[in-house]
Amino acid sequence: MRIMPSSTSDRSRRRVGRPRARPAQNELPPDQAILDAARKLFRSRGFAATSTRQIAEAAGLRQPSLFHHFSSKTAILQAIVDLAVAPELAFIDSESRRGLEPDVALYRYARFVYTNLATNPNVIGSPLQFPETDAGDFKAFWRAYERIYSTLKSHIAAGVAAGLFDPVDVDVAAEQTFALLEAPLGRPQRSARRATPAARQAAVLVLKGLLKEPRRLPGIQAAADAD
Amino acid sequence: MRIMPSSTSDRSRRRVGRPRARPAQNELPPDQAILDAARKLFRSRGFAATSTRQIAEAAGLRQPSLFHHFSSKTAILQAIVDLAVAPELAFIDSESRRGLEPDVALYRYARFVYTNLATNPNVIGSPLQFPETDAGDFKAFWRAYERIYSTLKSHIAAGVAAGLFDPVDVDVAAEQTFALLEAPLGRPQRSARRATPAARQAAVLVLKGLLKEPRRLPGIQAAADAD
DNA sequence: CTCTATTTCTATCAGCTGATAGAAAATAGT
DNA sequence: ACTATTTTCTATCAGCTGATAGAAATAGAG
Repeated sequence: MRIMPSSTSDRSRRRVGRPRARPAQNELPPDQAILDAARKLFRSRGFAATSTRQIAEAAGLRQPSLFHHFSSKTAILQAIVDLAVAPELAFIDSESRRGLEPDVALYRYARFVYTNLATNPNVIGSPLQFPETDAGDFKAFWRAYERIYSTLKSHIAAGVAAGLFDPVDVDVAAEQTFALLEAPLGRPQRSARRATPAARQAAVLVLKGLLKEPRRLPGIQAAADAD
Repeated sequence: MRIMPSSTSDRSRRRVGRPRARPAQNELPPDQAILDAARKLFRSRGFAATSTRQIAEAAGLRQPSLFHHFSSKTAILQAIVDLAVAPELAFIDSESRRGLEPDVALYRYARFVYTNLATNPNVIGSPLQFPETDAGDFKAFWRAYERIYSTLKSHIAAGVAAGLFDPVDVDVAAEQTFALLEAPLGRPQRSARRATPAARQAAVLVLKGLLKEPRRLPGIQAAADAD
């Protein structure tokens, strides 16, 4: 994939290059405007059903101009999905250095992932239902996704092994828990304001569903909030 | 939408009409073969990314011949999604005449819906992520979907009102529970053999997560199985 | 054997798709 | 003032899309 110019955060100055046919009402750098437009369209119509002309119009330029910023339509999708998983990867990295108990770790994980899926504009749907991410360009994304998913599985497995959770089938429980956390997908993006209590409720549902002794939940919540 | 010939269940007899260019190795009636092929392609590649030529090839005939059985590509999708929700509608109808307690009703609902989504080949993905179902032809489908969803919501609301469940936000709980039950989507279709214990585990997770007194679960399961 | 109905075929179409080529129009550096 | 660089434009393309028109090839009824 070719190297593309990076967005300069320089704003309000008249930009280099030929002016647009219809001047931008949006002061975002062009590549950001394109990602912004593409996100919304991919989310509402899907990738395959969105044309580059639709993206260009929403971004305020002509269709061939897209290809000055992204080498292909697929490259736009790739940029978006990479941004979608980035916060979760960072979270997992920072959590791994904490050494939390499985129940507390799972509570924090559930709350964070749900919130990211509800509020991160780059989240455009379940990757499992984006078949166009098969291509080789998405290997890094899939590695990230796999890491996020296996982190959930290991939290559940650790909780079961420690006797904190019911002796469930770990693979099935991870699948179902992850699906629950993906509830915000398909729904319109939420404000952080509304997402927070819903994320807490999701984490509670998951923990209560798995815990051998649900009375321990308040203690887990306290430990999760303590920092 | 035009009226299309219905599938005769007459088999093994040589069929009326011009023979195929490449004779069928599949003894299904043509419309069933088309639906069969389309289901698999829609599930793996999505609707927009699947061409009528791909469907035709998989079904064993030429692309224009599809339109003798279905008036449009969209009509194929419509037939599939209608078949996807039919079992759930029938279940809801039969359950409504039972007058079960909210907790038992929710357990049975969760188990059934999960199983249908895991085993019904007509389930090709979350309708929320099939933007092409916006069109007017899908009104009946969306009415059905709405009914299925609101049934879940009323089970949860009734349980909360009766003091059986925690005082959760009903809308949020319904959203999250429904997402959990949609876990089988995106994953390859499961055999009934494997789906049954997973469905039970999903129902347990939901009930334990909501119940004020999780110890009541075995009693609920017994009542749900009694018939 | 002829007529009709049915099913599938071949041939074809207009419209849209993602992408390329190369000119045009601006700024920045000297 | 000139040149280089950047960004966007217009013009265009080959390929695929869903769909239509009309001929061809079968079975069945009389």
